Amino acid sequence: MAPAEGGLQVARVDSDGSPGTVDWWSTADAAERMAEQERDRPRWVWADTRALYAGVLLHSVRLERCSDLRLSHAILAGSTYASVALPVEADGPWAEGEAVATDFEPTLLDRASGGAEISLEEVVVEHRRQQQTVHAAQESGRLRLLLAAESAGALIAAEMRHTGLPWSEQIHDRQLTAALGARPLCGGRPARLEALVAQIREALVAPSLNPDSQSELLRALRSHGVGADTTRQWELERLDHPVIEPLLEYKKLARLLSANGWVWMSTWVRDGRFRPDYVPGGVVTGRWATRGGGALQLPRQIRAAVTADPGHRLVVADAAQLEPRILAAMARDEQMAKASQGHDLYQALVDEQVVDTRAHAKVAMLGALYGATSGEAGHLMPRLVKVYPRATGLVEQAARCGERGEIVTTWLGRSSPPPSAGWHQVQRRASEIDAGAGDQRNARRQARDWGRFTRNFVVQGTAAEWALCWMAGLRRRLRAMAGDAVGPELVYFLHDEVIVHAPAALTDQVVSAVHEAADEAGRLMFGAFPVEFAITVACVDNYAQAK
DNA sequence: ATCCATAGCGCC
DNA sequence: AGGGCGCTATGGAT
Repeated sequence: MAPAEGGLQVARVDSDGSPGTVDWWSTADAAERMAEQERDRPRWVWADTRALYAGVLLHSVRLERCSDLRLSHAILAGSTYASVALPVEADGPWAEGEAVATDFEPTLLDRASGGAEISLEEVVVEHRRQQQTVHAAQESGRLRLLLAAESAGALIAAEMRHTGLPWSEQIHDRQLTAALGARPLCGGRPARLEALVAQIREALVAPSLNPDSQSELLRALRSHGVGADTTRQWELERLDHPVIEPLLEYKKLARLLSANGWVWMSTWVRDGRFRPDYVPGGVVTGRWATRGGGALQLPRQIRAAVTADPGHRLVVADAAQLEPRILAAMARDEQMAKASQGHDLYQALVDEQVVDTRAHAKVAMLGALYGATSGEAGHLMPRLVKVYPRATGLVEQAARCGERGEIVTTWLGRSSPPPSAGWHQVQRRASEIDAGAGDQRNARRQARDWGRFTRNFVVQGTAAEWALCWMAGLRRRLRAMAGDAVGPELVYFLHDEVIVHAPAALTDQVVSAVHEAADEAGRLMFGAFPVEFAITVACVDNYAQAK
């Protein structure tokens, strides 16, 4: 049956696994039917949660579970766990970056194109194909968990956008005014910025200098003998000249104005809610991205604007030192797992006399995860290797794989992209008989760069999987808490941190749920291995009060 | 007018 | 000479 204009193509799989198919002719109709059928706890199967769920949410219908075929396809097409891989498609409905047609008005920023119409038949066929791929895969249990978590994440992303992050325009405006001066009426710079520009121009004797232009600024700095090679903050900080102080202040404030000033506020905040466009799986490692609004880069400066509604609190929870804990679990490193059995893994390294200070512990651990070879981190590495051979061995091995151009895979089965054709070409060139020293240097550098990427990929990617499991478990608990009333709601997610907006009376329950969900995520992914995932929780009225 | 690369800085 | 991003402004190219 051909899809009608605007039809919502969605299949239904019942909890006993038996497939049923349905066909509805409008989102309004579909939302109503789906709401009725939720009591059977089906898993809804559709092409693209991002494109389709928003329309359902507009009818105040929330769904418990789904299978997002686009996100699942992307994982399965790349996964080394799937021995019979799905084809990687350059175009067609399941290709990377393809948008699915929506039948509702996007609230902000229009989609560039209408996107592809996908028929119900295509949805059913693709779902069956994915099921078979998972069934035939090694580690099918892990893959199944990953696809479920990824799809739950897609539901959460759409729900968070629908709900929005509580945002006080008044507080935001007050902060901007305090930092920058009053909002200028028709563009132009606020008073405080204008004053700084005057100071900078005077100090450099450049009456018409525009400090927003790097090249202009650099020329002025040079011709005035300030001795700067770049206009980077950390370079300027080292110089001694009267212009430095106002210049650094200007750059800081100009950044605030352009990235999160009044224009940003009027673009992204409506009716006291900030609604960013989350993109689950938007990063190669599986982390989320955002499109517009910069929701994952909310500067600390303005976090006070995130405020709970009257009678509500924000439960801000973050996973403490998530990546080292993930590494310990992946590597089955008993010794490092021991360090995880407390709230502060870095301090545990000091207590175990692995390193002498907490700062060193942090530098060393991040160095291991990112592949530092020199400086303080490089210096501390032998210590870490000696005490934690399994954990450090795992990231080393991932790095070596990358250097050889091989693919690495996260714990649950998301695989790294292969290096580009250009990368391979550079490596081939270096092994040719007439290769010069430059060719070899270049090849080694690129190999090491890719090794650092794959080294970090396995840990960052697995941490992203843990975070999805954590959120999915938290979401389930929050739904149970709500009953029929408006309950606590997930309103923000940032890699290893969530914010729940909760009625004040329920905050204790939410805090418990956050901890329970973290334990559950650890068990789901790593079974009984004794690694702990410590959570830091703050119940606050505004985001700035946390941490 | 529109696209693209780069610098710079925000977050984890 | 540490991984992953998004966003803005700039400036050159088309």
